[in-house]
Amino acid sequence: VLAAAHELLVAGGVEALTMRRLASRLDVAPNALYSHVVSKTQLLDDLLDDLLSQVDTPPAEAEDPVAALAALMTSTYAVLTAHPSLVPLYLARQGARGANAVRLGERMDALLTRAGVPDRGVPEARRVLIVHTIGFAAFSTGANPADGSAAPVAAEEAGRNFARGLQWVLAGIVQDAGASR
Amino acid sequence: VLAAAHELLVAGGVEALTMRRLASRLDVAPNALYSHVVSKTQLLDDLLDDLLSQVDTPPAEAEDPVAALAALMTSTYAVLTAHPSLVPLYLARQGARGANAVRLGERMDALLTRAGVPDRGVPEARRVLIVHTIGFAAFSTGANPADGSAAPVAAEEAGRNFARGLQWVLAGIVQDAGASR
DNA sequence: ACCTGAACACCGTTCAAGT
DNA sequence: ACCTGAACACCGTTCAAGT
Repeated sequence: VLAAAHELLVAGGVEALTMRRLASRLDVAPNALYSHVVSKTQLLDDLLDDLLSQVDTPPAEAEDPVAALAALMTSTYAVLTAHPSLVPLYLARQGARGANAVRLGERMDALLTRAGVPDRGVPEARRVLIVHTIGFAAFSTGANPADGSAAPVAAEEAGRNFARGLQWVLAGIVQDAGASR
Repeated sequence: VLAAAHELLVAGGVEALTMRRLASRLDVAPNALYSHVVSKTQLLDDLLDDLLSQVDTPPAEAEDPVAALAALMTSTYAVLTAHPSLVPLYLARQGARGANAVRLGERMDALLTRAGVPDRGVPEARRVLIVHTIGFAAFSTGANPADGSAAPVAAEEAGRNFARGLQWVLAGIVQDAGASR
């Protein structure tokens, strides 16, 4: 069921995923879906958390926690941009809060702590990193650049922008961590 | 017409703004709206660009261009968070591209240039700033925190987070500008 | 447990016609 | 220029009933 929903999504984008179309693709009456899914919202939440399972999560004990954080965010960015049709859904929910999302958040916290960020500053740093990553994924998958330029931004250029901004953010985080030590 | 749409929006959020409800609020048949508006999408675009006119735009010749950039982004953040119902729409379009959006982008570019950012780096820096600002506005207006924590983030804490992350980003931008000089 | 038929309360939008 | 009546092609969801 989730698989069929995902197929519909990649084929036609967010607006193509309706319960009725999903049902017809499964050769079934529209209401039959409600034997497998509690609501469309729930279906979308499941879809989103499923995607997050593809993120490559570095171990919490990585030698270089900052590099591991960069890898984690970059992998998240890659997974999101590889599934452009899901990114708008992500934004609409302001990030998922399924099991995988929680797991990723905890891993980030562990790495931030090992990078020297004091406990008080961990949620803050985590949020800035998440906002940067999801925001940039939205930016690079969107048809319309948000900056008023005429041409859409090329995927690889967006990726480079993401990486550069990520370095800035990480540098700020570790610098603050050093200052408070 | 725009005013009535905005009222509906603040009263009931995004999902309350339907053409039919808007029409009934104006005591008019649903299709009568199409004498004033080309489509619902266009109506939303107009609404979004209208909001951007409220942003406090510092002069391009400000003595301290970095401080002016910080002020511009902070004002944008304030305007967005003051109208939470519009932020999801913003995300769905990945930023508006109306006249006001273009104007703000140009002002940002001028300030970035005066801050010493080389021409090649201007669009990149602009995008990182925009992503950070809109992303954080989404984060703090959203009912669900994206980080898996149980309680929603308090508005003032989100504002502090935004400001801290903004400092990190700006620091990275000026440092790179200095390195390339 | 899983499906169907029928229905409810909605959507955005178009078309022809009226003033 | 602005409005209406009527319609089209959709939505998500529920309810009762069947197997």
